[in-house]
Amino acid sequence: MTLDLFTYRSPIGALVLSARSDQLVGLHLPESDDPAPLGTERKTPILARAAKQLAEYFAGKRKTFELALAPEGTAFQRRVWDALLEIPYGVTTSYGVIAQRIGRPAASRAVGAANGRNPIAIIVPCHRVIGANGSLTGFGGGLPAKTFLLTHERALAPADRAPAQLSFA
Amino acid sequence: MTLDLFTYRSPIGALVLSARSDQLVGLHLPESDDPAPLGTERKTPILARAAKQLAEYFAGKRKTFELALAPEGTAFQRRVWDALLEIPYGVTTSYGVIAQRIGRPAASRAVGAANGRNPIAIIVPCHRVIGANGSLTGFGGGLPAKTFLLTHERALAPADRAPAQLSFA
DNA sequence: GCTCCCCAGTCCGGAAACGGCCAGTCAGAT
DNA sequence: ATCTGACTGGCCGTTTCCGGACTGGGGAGC
Repeated sequence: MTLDLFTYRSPIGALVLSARSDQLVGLHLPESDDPAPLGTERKTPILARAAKQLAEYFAGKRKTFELALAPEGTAFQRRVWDALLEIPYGVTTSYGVIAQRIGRPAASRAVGAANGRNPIAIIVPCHRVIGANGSLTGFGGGLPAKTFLLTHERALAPADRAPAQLSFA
Repeated sequence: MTLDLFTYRSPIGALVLSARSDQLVGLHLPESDDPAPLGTERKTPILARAAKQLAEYFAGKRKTFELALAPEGTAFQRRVWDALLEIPYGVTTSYGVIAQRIGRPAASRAVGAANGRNPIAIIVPCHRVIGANGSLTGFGGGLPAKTFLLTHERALAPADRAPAQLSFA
């Protein structure tokens, strides 16, 4: 199956969206360590919708994405990424909390690793996970991008969630 | 849980039997590379039975063992050891055949490795596995011991199994 | 032809190393 | 007292590397 690509220019740089047929499989950040995906540049419907929703997100008009996602990874990684999708806009949590969430209370470190392999950045909000002590501790697309996303979300999040950390039990 | 030990003097040297509660977990050959197990010398019922059956085996009066075995190893290793238990007395087979037997046709080399880690020699008959071309190719307790066991078994095996190699489909 | 030996290829499982962690400790500095 | 910051040891899924109780084929010798 071929890989369709479309590049969207965002405030944090050129985001390379990738899709297989009608499902989104990747969002590549410019500062990422791993190389940009290879495929044929083609603005398929799913890619067009993703780009549109990203534009709305960066404009502050969208807080949740509605897209068919198909990240590829191990069973454990997919469980982690699924858990990430449930972190609300503007909220942060810790690796340990995610670990508990997926039923592996001691796997916080493995959660960090899976987080780092998140193939669909931003849309699968790995940036909302920070250290238990509040430190940012890492981001595939560079810490500045992580900071940008968090401050951007925090500025627009409901006021009652002002404190950065939440366990969202 | 403590480890009980009992040493049985056989024609191929002192065999150190080890057991946990009422299950046999090891049979250590004198020539083995890894060190003899540590524990308390104590002739528990399971160890007594094992020694008795070994005596019968070396006397040529016993062709199958009836003992509760609990070899400790990975899932793969246990599958290999289980397969070894099904090789009949006096018969030899190859690593590749065992590999097929456990559903991993290309894992013949890995079978060799697992074979080498067999913790309960003789009783789990790893000595009945030889190279696909008939060569002995190795034995934790030394090749002479392997030869002894095979010739001993062959001498007493039913005549219709005279040819050394059998695929025992 | 047929054996026997040697060799390189290949393929696995196992062990060790590696993080986007976290809690506990212990110095120092405030 | 309180707060950092550095350090430690344990955790856990993944990745990487490694080494071998293999095998099949080729070549030399018979």
